[in-house]
Amino acid sequence: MKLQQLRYISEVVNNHLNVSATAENLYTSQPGISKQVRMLEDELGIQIFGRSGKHLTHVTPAGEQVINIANDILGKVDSIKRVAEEHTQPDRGDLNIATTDTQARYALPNVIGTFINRYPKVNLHMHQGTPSQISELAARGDADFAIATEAMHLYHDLIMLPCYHWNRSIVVKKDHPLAQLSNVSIETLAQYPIVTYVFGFDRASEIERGFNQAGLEPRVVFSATSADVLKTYVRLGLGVGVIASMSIDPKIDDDLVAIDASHLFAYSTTKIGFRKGSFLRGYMYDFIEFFAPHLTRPVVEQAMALRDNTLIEKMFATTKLPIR
Amino acid sequence: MKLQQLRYISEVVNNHLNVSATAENLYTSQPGISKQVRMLEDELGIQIFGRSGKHLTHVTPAGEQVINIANDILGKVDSIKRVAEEHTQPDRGDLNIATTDTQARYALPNVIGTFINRYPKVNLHMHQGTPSQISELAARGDADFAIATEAMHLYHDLIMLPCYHWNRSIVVKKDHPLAQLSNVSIETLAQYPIVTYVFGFDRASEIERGFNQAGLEPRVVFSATSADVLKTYVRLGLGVGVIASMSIDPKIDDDLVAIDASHLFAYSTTKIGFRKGSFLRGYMYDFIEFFAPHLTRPVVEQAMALRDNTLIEKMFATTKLPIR
DNA sequence: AGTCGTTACGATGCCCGTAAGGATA
DNA sequence: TATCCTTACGGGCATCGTAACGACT
Repeated sequence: MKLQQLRYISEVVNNHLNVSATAENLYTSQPGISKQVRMLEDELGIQIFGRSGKHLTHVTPAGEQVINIANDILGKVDSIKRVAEEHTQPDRGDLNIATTDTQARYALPNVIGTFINRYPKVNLHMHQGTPSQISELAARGDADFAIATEAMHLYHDLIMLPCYHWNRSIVVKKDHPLAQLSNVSIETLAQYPIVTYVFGFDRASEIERGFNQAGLEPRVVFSATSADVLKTYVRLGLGVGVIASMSIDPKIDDDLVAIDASHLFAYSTTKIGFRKGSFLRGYMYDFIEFFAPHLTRPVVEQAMALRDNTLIEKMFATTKLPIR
Repeated sequence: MKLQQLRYISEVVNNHLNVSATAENLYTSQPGISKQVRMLEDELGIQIFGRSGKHLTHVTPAGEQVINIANDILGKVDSIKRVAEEHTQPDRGDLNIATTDTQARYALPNVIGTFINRYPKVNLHMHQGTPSQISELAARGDADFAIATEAMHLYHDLIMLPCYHWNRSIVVKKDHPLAQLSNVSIETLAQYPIVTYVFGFDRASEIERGFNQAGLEPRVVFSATSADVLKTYVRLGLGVGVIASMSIDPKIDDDLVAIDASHLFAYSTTKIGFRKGSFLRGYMYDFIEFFAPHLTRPVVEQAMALRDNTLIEKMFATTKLPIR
């Protein structure tokens, strides 16, 4: 058994069982992968992939287990490399952050400013995507951190730590009827077409629930992943915006009116996550702490030891998180 | 980085930094290991081993971390092999049990009888040793299970599951003064020379504590690791035996008198343990259940998920264990 | 002086890449 | 028909083992 063989089977799965595509991504030849996969299967005496003729069709049950362990191993191989880097060049390295547009645009800039100031030699890479893409990036090790709010069920392979709570605001143009009200009821809001996040980003959670609890159904006429896009369409008069309060910039958005909606929708919690069992560089601990000051290194290490998000939630049950 | 390189550094540590000895154990040449170790160090850019001239003297701090992760990886490589074997030959394989003489002699025979009857094709290997040897065998993966009572602090890398409680008995020859008493006090017992387990086996825990709580100090004139040896010396009149109640066989020991001592010494708990993160074969789950019927596969899997012996103790806090 | 790790060197064997073959959708 | 995996073959390279060297205890 060789590490490359494990890498190959893992990547073949990541490439939807397409060996040719895998070969291209790994900058190697396709027969090489094919042969190594077969050799591993021969050595283990089991099929990892099911085949119909010469096409890989599915992963066998045994293959599933093998691949899970292989991914653990590959993660730990990365950890070894990180340990070495930590000792050779403590303030140098890469930091890959996967997050949503909203976080990248409104929550992170200050943090990143502080970070690159402290660690100018660390290369920072931001990956934007849907919650499921974010989860996958982090789970595969392509991203060091996942920062996200929704769809926590996607993050089984990750340690997720709560960072802060945030609420939503209603956003309308200044000449909109709602602009006069300081306190909007859910029933009033339901009378207007809604402009908010796409399903899976924020909808299907607190927004949906807020309406449903009042027996109402929001009429979402437009949805997008980024607050900037949403605000643009609010400006076009397409509807009433329901967006994260932090994504309203008083300077830029002075043509809009924001009405706090924390009484209509329960707060959400943004979390930062990383792969279970992965070694974190010193600057990674610092990044976490810059982002969420209560997550000091000892706290993070304690949570890592729990290894289970249910237990971690309990650990932070009594922690007072900031509200943004 | 190659798996062999990780194997090499791990084994070099296991062989007390003696590369020559490591080479012999691995049936390979000594320069081969030396070179691979160096190549790994070069690739990582760090020293794993400290050297004085050409001798390996110690493990560097970075090396310590690397070796820990390497051991995790090697354990998971074993897991992959086991997964494969589980699918190719479910009722065939090896079972290595590390335990103390007492367990091997009195607690295990029936269990093993049941087991080899159910799994005749599984090769069983028993390893006897001190608690610390047992812990090491299991932690290195040389043994699948550690079965032991004492020195739980040694078992940090293992998942330890409670199996049963047991008490001690006082054992004397029939003509001994104590043989007449049905209820012996700790003060009475303290007047006689004691024959019991060596330090670290059972002493230094409940026996020591039982005396100390009464402000007494036992006078241990002879100690050994096995109850059989202890009984032999009780027969020689060397002293009063204090041994595990289960190690008294009414048939064989009809020349001795056993007096229950559960009121003098708190019960002890025998546990079965295995490496964290290791894949268990189907027959291994069955072995555990044969040994401790309450440890069914779902229960064991639940405990494995906790990964922490403190949490596991809580999990079993309310479980009623058998007393032997 | 003996044990031990490093260096040097030669041979085996593995892995990779190109090219051709055959099956599936 | 186009895509895709497998087989076949040849070149390069890494690994391993033997032998000699140098260093520490």
